[in-house]
Amino acid sequence: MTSSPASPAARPAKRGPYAKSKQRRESIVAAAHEVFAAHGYRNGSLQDVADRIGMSQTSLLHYFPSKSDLLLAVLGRRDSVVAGGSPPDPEEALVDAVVRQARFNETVPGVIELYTVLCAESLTDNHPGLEYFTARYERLRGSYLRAFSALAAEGRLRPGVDPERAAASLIALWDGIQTQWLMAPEGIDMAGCLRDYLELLILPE
Amino acid sequence: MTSSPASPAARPAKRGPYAKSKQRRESIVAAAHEVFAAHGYRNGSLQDVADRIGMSQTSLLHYFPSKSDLLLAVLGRRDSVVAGGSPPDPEEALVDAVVRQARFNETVPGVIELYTVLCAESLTDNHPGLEYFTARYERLRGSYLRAFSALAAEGRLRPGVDPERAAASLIALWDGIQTQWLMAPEGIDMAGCLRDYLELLILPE
DNA sequence: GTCTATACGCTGATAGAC
DNA sequence: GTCTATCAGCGTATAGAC
Repeated sequence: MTSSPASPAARPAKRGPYAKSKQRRESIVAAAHEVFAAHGYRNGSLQDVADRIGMSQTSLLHYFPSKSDLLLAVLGRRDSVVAGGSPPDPEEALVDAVVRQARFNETVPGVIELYTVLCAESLTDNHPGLEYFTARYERLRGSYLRAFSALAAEGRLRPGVDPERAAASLIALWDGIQTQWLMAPEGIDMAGCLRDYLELLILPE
Repeated sequence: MTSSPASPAARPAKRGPYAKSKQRRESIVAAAHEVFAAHGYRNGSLQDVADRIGMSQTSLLHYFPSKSDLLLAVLGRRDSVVAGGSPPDPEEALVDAVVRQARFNETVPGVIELYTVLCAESLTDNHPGLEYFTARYERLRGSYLRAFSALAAEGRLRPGVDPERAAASLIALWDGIQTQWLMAPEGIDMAGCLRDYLELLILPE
């Protein structure tokens, strides 16, 4: 790993060039996001990424030593995925939070496409994205498990509902409805389906 | 195209060679199924398919003029996907039929992987499988819409449930839970999640 | 029908000049 | 940091001998 950037003495030039390099990296990641979403990881080419930002393919490899490194960088920037940039409100009702996020996602179809395409592709071969997606699912299931457990403690979960299976099912429904929405955006009501499901699970206060 | 095999006079050898050719085609499709499930369509190679049945890649193209033709042949054989070979029973309860199919699917993970991987991949580029999957979703949604509508007519659908969204949601949940199951077969109860969902929707008789 | 040979393009990655 | 040049490999598909 690199040394701490907060080392007290001897900074060469105010880290002036680093800022430019950082912008460069971000534009590469943004272009790679588009390419991987449109063509997948394996079929997306570094040349295509480089062309989009007017850079040679070899220069691109100066910033990311290999194609898989670039993929992990694309998957790692989860900032733009969170709805509206507004901070997560722990008091917001689960239904409202999910519906709000689903509505926001409709405005960034490229993000939905990226995750839908790469998640399934990561099941093939020894795909460099598999670890990311398995970890992501585990984390998400844990997160919703806690939310459902809290509701159950308040007696607000419909009797007979298993919080563990409900957590996996909510994520599954969300993923699956995104796939159908990508194929027929007009005919599928993503937020409606998610709201319906959660209102079946959760009893009114 | 070839001339009609039912031409009255002068059949050379009782259509002997055709049977062998049919077997050959089936073994190719079976091998392609494995390859596309394991590597995806774009990353799966004809050479890999040919190697699995001890055939040259060019001979393979004698049976299927192009790679996309082979893909459509793989997607087209839907026989082995239906549970147990038992005929569909129109009187069987929806819950039972879904659970039974889900349980059967666990025994053929290669089929699940094929459809999960190729469905998402078909969202990229101008993938030759897109038409197949969009048509499949439309057909499935129509099928479950009819089932839910019939239940609603009997007053057995929970009040407030929309049959249209429920149909899309059931398929979405099924797809999504298969993805999670492929990543963590031990931790995910596919049939249980589907049963839970349908028992929330459908009132006991 | 099956093969060898091959055309032709694109891939990710490396070496080294500037 | 950015480039040109290049490598070594694999992809589908075609041509033509047998």
